[in-house]
Amino acid sequence: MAELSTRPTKDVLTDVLLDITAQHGLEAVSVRQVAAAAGVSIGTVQHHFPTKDAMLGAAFTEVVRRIRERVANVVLGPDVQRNLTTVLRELLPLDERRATEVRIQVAFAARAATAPALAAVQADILAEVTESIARVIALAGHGTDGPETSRRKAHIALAAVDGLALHAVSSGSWLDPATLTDALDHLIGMLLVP
Amino acid sequence: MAELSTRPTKDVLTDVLLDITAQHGLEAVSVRQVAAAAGVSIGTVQHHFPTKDAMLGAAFTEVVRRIRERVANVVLGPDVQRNLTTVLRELLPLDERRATEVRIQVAFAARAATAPALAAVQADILAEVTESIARVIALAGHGTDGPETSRRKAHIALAAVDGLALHAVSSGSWLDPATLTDALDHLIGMLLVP
DNA sequence: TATGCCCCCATACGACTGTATGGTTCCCGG
DNA sequence: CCGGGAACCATACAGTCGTATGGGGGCATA
Repeated sequence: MAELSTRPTKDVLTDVLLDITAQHGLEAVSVRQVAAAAGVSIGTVQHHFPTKDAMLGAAFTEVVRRIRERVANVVLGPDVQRNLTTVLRELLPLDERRATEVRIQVAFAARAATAPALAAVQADILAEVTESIARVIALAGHGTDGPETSRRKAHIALAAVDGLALHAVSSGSWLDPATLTDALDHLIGMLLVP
Repeated sequence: MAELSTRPTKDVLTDVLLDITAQHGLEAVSVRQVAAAAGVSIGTVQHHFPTKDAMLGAAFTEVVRRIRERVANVVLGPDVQRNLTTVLRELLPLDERRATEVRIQVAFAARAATAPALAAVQADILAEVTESIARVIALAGHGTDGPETSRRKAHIALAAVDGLALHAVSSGSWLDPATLTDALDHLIGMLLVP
């Protein structure tokens, strides 16, 4: 008989936590809310995560995993310039799926500003993504950029994309997808001149 | 006798609220905390702000006022390119004072992502600051940019600066002031071609 | 069959939350 | 002089918070 594969409760819990975060913010996350939304008891949540901070830490780790996955899963084609567009577009809230991810990232980034434990994780993922983008830029540029120039450009590129994403989700729909892609195109144009 | 000019309690309360936000995040703000830090009773806070949401709204208005003031107070000199640097440097966490402001802004921006009332205010201030930067860019550019090009560049510039600021405060001290100013210099260099 | 671990549940405790209520003091216009 | 509002305080209420405690099935291994 076809086995109905039930996902591990622990994974369900972090998914539910991230859902609540995307919809109502990290301040709306409580043990009871997570338990209720996951359809389990409070005790079950406590069994998998001994404390709330541990639960948030695990959720942030999952967020980092998703970012890593999204950046890594971009298939690099022969058109090196288009690769840069593809990678950076993945980080913008161009549809509801990506908007949800951005809302989650923003929530954790804001909390990291006053929570050293989360800040360390944030620093790691930022460094890693910056390095990935730097590699794409090094290929997309005409090979004239040194590695330090590529990294500088990657810093700017990631900051600009994250800034656009932050502006978009924090201002309602002031920045529509069309404006975002337009801005991204011009950003890339600026990045690819030596 | 020299009058010890006591500031209005209402202003003290929003200042205290912003202090708490900068140090421990918006999630640490409670009516009791604000009252205690301001040295007044709970009832006094309620007298000036009938509800907590009203208090947060007033605080966000004060944040917006500060941003507006900081951008407007930049003295524009004859060196048009340097003006752009001056304005954008004011938005980066280059010292503790500006880092505090950035932490506050980030906290409210994140909350605005799931609070429509705050999102509207955020959209307003973003539009206004973008317009200000666009004017500076229009002057700093060699006059060859049309107004729509200036606004596009302003979008990118503000996003990049806010993104850098977000990365800096959310990752501990991964981005030091030297790296930030270096990135800003190169960003401006990129902005001022064509 | 018995032991022990894993997963899940129900409940309780103390602390903290936002808000409501009523009182006191002070000053200012009638 | 006196009514009234503004500013401030103390306390209380109902609800939610995170966490601790103890128990109950299921399943593998001894």
